[in-house]
Amino acid sequence: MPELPEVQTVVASIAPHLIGRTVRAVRVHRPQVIRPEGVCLPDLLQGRQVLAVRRRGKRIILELDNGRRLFIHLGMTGRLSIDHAAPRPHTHLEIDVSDGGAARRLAFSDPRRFGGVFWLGDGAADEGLGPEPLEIAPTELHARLRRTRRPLKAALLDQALIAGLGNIYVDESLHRAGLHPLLRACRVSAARAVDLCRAIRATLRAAIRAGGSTLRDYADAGGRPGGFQAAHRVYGRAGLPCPACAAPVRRIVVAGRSTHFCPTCQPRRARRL
DNA sequence: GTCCATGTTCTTTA
DNA sequence: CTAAAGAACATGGA
Repeated sequence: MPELPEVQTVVASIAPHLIGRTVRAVRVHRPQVIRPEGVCLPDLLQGRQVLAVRRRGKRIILELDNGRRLFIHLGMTGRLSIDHAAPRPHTHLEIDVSDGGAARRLAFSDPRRFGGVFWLGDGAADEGLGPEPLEIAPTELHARLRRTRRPLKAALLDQALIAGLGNIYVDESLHRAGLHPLLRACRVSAARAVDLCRAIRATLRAAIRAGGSTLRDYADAGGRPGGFQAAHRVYGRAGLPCPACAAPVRRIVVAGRSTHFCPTCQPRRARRL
């Protein structure tokens, strides 16, 4: 469910309900989702004011008034809800906030439990994460791709190389850039890195504007699904015509993940112009 | 019953 | 040694 555009949309949907408010109560229903093991979230959060809610890669970071922070990772099926009428199944954590007047409840649910809540204390929020896709310079992306012989698809999924892309947006970006997913990352030229950088930004911006993609699970904190799935060019469209050239979209497996591309628009060998 | 799923991490293999 | 492929995690939908 959650790649950069979905996480960004969730942040936008929870921030106005949390910023400036103070934590009044914390209920942990399944301690295993809190990491590291053994941290007592109620003790750490009780009475703290939320100063900021940010995104870094796919992490949702909450900054507290004592300089400490935590982040939530949604994994595959994680979801944050504000004041939902019907409590969702697999709700592992609830946080009540108020500013004396208005009160709100933030609930974290996650059936598959690949996500979690990570206490950082005063540690860095971006350990293990590469640059932001919306900010990285093409020269920096090129330099990072040159360091690995992996297929481009696998390299772009690596959060330490670039942080925030997932299976949907890598496929969509590669199609927009006209690059084959199996092309070795180290063989991408500087010129093509510029194309790729531009394609990634355009794809992510359009997806954020549409509120992300909803395939099955994703919704923002108000329960609103995304709309970008209607604009997918290749992801989930195996056998259907490529919107650019009408050739059937092909599905292969790369780095253990289903991978969609157009064999015509994304030739394995660079086309000469 | 089978296969698949928007992610990450640990283990095994080359 | 490093890099990359594969398995594992847990649940639910088609």
